[in-house]
Parts: sequence; C-alpha cells; structure tokens
Amino acid sequence: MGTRQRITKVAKSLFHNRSYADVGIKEICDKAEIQKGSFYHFFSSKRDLVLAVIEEFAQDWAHGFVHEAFDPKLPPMERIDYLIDAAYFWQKAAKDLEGHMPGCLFGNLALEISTQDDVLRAKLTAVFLKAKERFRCTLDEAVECGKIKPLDTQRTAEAMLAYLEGMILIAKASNDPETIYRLGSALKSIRIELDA
Amino acid sequence: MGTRQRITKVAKSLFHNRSYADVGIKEICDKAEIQKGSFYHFFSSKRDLVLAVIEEFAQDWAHGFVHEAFDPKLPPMERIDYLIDAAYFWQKAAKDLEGHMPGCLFGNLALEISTQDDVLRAKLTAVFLKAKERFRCTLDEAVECGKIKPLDTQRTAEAMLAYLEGMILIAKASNDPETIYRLGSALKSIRIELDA
DNA sequence: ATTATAGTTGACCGGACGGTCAAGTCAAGT
DNA sequence: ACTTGACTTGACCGTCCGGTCAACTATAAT
Repeated sequence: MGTRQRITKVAKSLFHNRSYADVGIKEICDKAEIQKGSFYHFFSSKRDLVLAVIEEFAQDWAHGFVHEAFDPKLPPMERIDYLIDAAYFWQKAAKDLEGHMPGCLFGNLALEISTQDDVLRAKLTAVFLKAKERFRCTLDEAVECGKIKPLDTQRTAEAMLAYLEGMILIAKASNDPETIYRLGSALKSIRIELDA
Repeated sequence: MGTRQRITKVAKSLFHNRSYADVGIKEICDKAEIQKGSFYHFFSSKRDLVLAVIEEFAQDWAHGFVHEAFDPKLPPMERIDYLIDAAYFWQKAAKDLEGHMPGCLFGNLALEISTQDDVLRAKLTAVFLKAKERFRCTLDEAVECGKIKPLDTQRTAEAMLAYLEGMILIAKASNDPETIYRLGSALKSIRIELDA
C-alpha cells in the first residue's frame, strides 16, 4: 500500500475514533510509520488531510454499506430497515474492537468544526446532501408504487437523515449500540406532509 | 460577578461556540480577565472545568427555555411545538450574533469526547436522560388525556430527543437555523408502538 | 494586632503542537 | 552516464498547551 493511502487510512481511523483536534500529525505519522516530511509531501496541512479523509470516507461509505442498504432490488421501505441493521452492526463491531462506539465520522466532524471552517462545513453538507438524496429517491419510489401515502419526500428525507444522525449521537453518548435497534423502528414512521 | 462564575460563563460560551479541544485555558483566562493561577484555584483541571460547565449549562437549560417550553399549563403536544420554536430562536439569535449556529452544547461535547472520557460521557448521558424524561412525561400526559393513541412513551421519548439532536446537527452543518423549522413538524409524528 | 484563609499574581515547566527545510535516496527517462 | 523529479529522512522552528508554584494581597475572625 502506498504511503498516501497509509496516511489516510490511519487518519480515517483516528479521526473517527477520537476527534479532529485531538489527533496530531505526529501520531498519524508514527502509526503510518513515516516521517513528518513525507506527510507534508502529500498534504499541505492537517486541514488538507481531513478534507481528503472526508472525501475518501464518503466514497467508502457510498460504495460500502450504504450501497448495500439502498439495494434497488429490495422493496423501498425495506432498504431503510437494512440501513438500520447495517448501522447497528458497524457500530457494534467498532465497539467490540475499540471499546467505544465511534458514531458517524461526518456527524462528529460537523459538530466539531462547523463553526470554525466553512469550507470543511460545506464539504460535510455535500456528503449529507447525497445521503438525503438517497433517502428521497427511496421515498419517491415507495410513493410511486403505492407502498406509502404521498408526502413531502424532500423534507422527509432530510428528517430521516437527521433522525439517523441523532440516533447515532444518542447511542454514542450512552456507548450502547443497542440504542440503534431500540430507536430504529421510528425511522420509517417519520413523515412530513406536503404543503406544510 | 465572582471570579468562578466569570470563568464558567466564558467557558460555556467558548466551548459551545467552538469545541472542548480547541479552546485553551489561556484563552478562557484572558477573556475572563484573570490569571492562570486563579483558574487553578477554582478548578483542578480543564476536565474539571468542563464538568462544571456541563452541570451549569444543564441547570440554565432546565430553568430556562426547557422550563418554558414544557409549561404544564400548555396542552401536552403544544409544548413540543413550543420547544421547536425555542430551539429555532435560540440558534437564530446565536447565529446572528456569532455568525454560526453553535448547535447543542451537550450534543457537541457528546460526539467530541464520548470515546475519550467515560466520566464526562456519563455526565452527558445523565443530561440526556433528564431531557428524555421531560418528553416521556409529556407523552404520558398526552396519552392519558386522549390526545394521542397509546404508544411506547419510553422509547418514543428517546426517539424524539434523538430527532431533536439530529435536527440541530444537520442545521449546524448547513449553518441554517431554518432547518429547524423545516424539519420540526416531524417531531410530533415520531412514534414507537408498544410491544415492538 | 495577629493569624488563618481565600484569592490572586505572573513567571515558569516540560512537552506537544503544526509546520519547514536542507539533504539525501532511488527509480525512470534520455 | 546523467538528469529529472517524486519521495523520504530527521533535525529543527516558534508557538501554544495544560499545569505548577512561590510569593503576594485582601478579608475577616479572634
């Protein structure tokens, strides 16, 4: 594996499990077994790195379990159940490994740096926008084939994303992945009617 | 105002608008117009301070707009509308002042430090627990007087809290308080049925 | 007046931080 | 054989970090 990939791999894990401010470049370099100069050959700054990490993680995510969950072969509303399952198993596995639920990297970073860096914030909103679109398409499909009554799919999609993030936040705060199962069933019940 | 109060007041504002790791003791001391030695007379560590800040903020919150919103004179479900309003105005006002939505201090801290300090995490879960109880009592009351159909008030309360936090997260990520209004109407629609 | 205590000062500590840089390695292109 | 340019090394920079400390002052009880 190339040096650059080793850096982002280590950084992804550290940023996800701790926080942006808490993880230093030195530690990243040590864990990636490189020197600081090498780091600055690939990234012009720590901020540049986290930008790359967000991008990569969004890719991993989109092609990973999100892609699985939003399987077009599944009935639309079942995809949402699948998503809850995937979120649960991921967080559960991470906790078993590291001792703590890492939560959602995007949510974590959003709350940490949104007030401090508008470029990073914009990057994160773009990630959230894509996730929202995934929900919206699913809802549109469900409405189209009559599985659910018509509703404001745009807003409902946004609300579902918010609920997903909120669930993970609460679960992380109690370090209890079961929270995701306990609260997951409400995700499908979220509705925002048209013309509110 | 006493020195200790000045410290916590400054710290509350800084931690809320930035993050725990990003705010240094030096800066807190400067803004509170005291010396570092004075700080360590009142607090044994930065961690000790943030513990006090969480406690104080939870008090402010409980006696402030949460107390207003959960007014027992209001019909139970209207309290939730009121809560959305209060959250919106608070975040809006903060954004107009500082340029950025600070979000929820407890949510921010929870995501930042949950994986790193179990004592602080426990403190935050205690705050969330109280908020959840507020929701649960409101739901119980609404069920009792027939305003809503019976449901799992325990879990639904937790889900509502999660949704509230998630909404604020998404709103902060887009630095747009209007998000709270756009998504707020779904809060009351959240339901978790009994015997799931 | 003396003493005890609470509060305050500002210099100081070691170490970590993000970031720089001159020097060198090495493989591919000519 | 020589040059180029990507990559790596490790020492180094100034600054800031959380935290310590001995000395000083203000207050209030005896």
